[in-house]
Amino acid sequence: MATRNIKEVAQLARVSVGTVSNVLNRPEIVSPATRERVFEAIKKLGFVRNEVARHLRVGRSRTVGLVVLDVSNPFFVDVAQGAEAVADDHDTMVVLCNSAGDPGRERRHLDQLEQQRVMGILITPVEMETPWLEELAARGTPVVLVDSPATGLQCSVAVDDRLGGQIAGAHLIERGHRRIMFVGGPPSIKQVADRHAGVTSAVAAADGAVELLTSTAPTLTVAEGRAIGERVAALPADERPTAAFCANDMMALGFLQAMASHGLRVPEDLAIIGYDDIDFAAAAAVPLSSVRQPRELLGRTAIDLLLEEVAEPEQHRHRQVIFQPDLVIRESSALRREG
Amino acid sequence: MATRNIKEVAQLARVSVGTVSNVLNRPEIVSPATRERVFEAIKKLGFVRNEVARHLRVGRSRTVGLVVLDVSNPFFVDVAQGAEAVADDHDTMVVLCNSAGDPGRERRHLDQLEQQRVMGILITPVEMETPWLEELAARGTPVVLVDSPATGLQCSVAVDDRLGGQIAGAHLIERGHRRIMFVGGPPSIKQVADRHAGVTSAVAAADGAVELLTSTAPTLTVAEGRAIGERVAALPADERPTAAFCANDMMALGFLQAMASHGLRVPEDLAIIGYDDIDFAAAAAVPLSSVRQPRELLGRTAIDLLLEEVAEPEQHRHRQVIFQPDLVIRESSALRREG
DNA sequence: CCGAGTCTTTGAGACGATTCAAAAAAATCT
DNA sequence: AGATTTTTTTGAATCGTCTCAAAGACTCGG
Repeated sequence: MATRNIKEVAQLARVSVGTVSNVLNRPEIVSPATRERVFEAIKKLGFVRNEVARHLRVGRSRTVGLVVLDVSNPFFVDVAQGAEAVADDHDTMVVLCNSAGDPGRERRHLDQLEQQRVMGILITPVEMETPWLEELAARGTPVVLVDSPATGLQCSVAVDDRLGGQIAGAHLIERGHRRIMFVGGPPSIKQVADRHAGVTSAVAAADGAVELLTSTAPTLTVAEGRAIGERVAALPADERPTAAFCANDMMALGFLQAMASHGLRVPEDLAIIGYDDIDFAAAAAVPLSSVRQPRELLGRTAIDLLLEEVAEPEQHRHRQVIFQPDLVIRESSALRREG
Repeated sequence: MATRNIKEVAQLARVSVGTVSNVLNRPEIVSPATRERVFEAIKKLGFVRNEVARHLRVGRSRTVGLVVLDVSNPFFVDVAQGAEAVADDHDTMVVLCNSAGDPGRERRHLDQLEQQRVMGILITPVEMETPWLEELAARGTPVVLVDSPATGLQCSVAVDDRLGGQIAGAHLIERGHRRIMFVGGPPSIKQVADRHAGVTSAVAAADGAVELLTSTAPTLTVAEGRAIGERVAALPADERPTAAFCANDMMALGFLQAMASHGLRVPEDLAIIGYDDIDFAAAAAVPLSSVRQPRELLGRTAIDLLLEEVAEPEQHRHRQVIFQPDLVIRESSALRREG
């Protein structure tokens, strides 16, 4: 009810508001006696500094926004935790926003964050073209793209998704698969497009010996993975692919569930490989092979870049950091008989 | 770089700042011609309203804080999504904070949120005693406890964890288990204590026929579940429990992994039942039985209570909403031979 | 063309903290 | 004690927006 302000504290401590502010921000320049008196007044009144007013005056906030594609995907949670760990050491707060793959939601979150004058924004954009983000950056809110390479106008951290797709494809081909399916999402999402391009190139390298099917879903969720899996399971065995490369682990888990519920064995009837290597991949019905990304590191690096830009806006040069994915082989893509 | 303010807009549109403010907040009272002129100026300058200043003046923010025990537990993510869905309809932002079970982190998040003068706070407290929260509420920030019943001084939403524990225990006993282990976390966490109390009462109802072992871990994570699982798997078969009731699904998944890696079959050698029924439970190596909670509904209801309190602070009566859990039986606790 | 109503627009305070030049007080030196 | 330096404290201006009483600009009937 009664929120006290600095003035009331000053009154009670019989000092000026300037002094109270000093006690709060630079206690060492205030004489011990006065300082003590002010602290007492603060405690007695239950005064809590109004960060909003402070921010208005000082001009910069200690909050960064992190807008992700899907909070229910543990991959993004891990990225967020990486970012938060670094933010913690810098007395900074990370607010996590979920665009849920919807450009409208993404836009609304960005507007809100800009209105709040956050220190900066980390974002996994829904779409490849990001004119809004560039305008936003031009207006003064630093932006770092996460898991998505930038055009050069901003910083970015990403993992080489093309390489990831290639690794996954090469692995399946090496295991003897000749009919592979890419279980993907909307090609408008850069990650999906790149992973697809990667597996395509692996298939091309096999010189026509391997066939690649492609399915797309509107979202990269467990439910969509399951739906596609159901359709695949319903195919006659000779039309069915022998391996599926899923655009992420969520889809792979759904796909796997569909196999199980149709009595198809993994990897014998159909091998599966996912992407991200979320913790749940290892705990799946059949432990899931996956292309691993350095999840926490992505988050840490993203916020490092942001903090760097905020600290020295002048001489900051935008950078594109790219990490390499690697392959984690588990049971879902274990060895298959040749031919 | 150049952040424009309302004054610059006013200048360019040749109106007073008051008029610009009116265009922003009550466009209908401004004449169409002027309104148009102002909109043009806004667009031309790329003006973005400073929510910080607005908030300072207006006094209330459109942000609520949600402090959860563990963001990497999908249970809390689902709760958050429920809350966010409602918030969205009220032009309100939810900021998700992770206490990670650490009272210090929790405290720091609360301080930060209070300093930001958020509209209110939804929280799953780390500890049962919540004097801070009561002080916080007394100072004017409404608090709703989530998944934890309140003392009456604030609103709360919760699920009857004692009943949940009882259901789980009764189920295992009915399946013929006579040596059951509770794989728990710190008893200082109310949910853990209640679930334990529940299973204890179920065992008591079996009149001495059933033995209950209890293990505790510092956190409710997959890793801890696995660690306890390792220890259990190492026991000689006749000392080993025949069933484990885990305090949440994360632990259950870890426990299950430990069984698998030691070659113990689930449910034949050891049955497992988890708690929360997160989506990954169904996709586990052995689909996991679990006590289901209405996750999104918890979040929705919590923020509903908060919005209600904010809307009419005077006549608001604190309420304690309690939901019932239910049992989802899957393979991990499937039928076991009698005796 | 006047006066009484409507509509619009204006602009001077808030809101709560920070800053910083300047005043006041205390300490140090002749 | 008086002058000089150092340490503390003061308080007015500022950040960007909203509010609201009051002024100004119209409209319309008589």
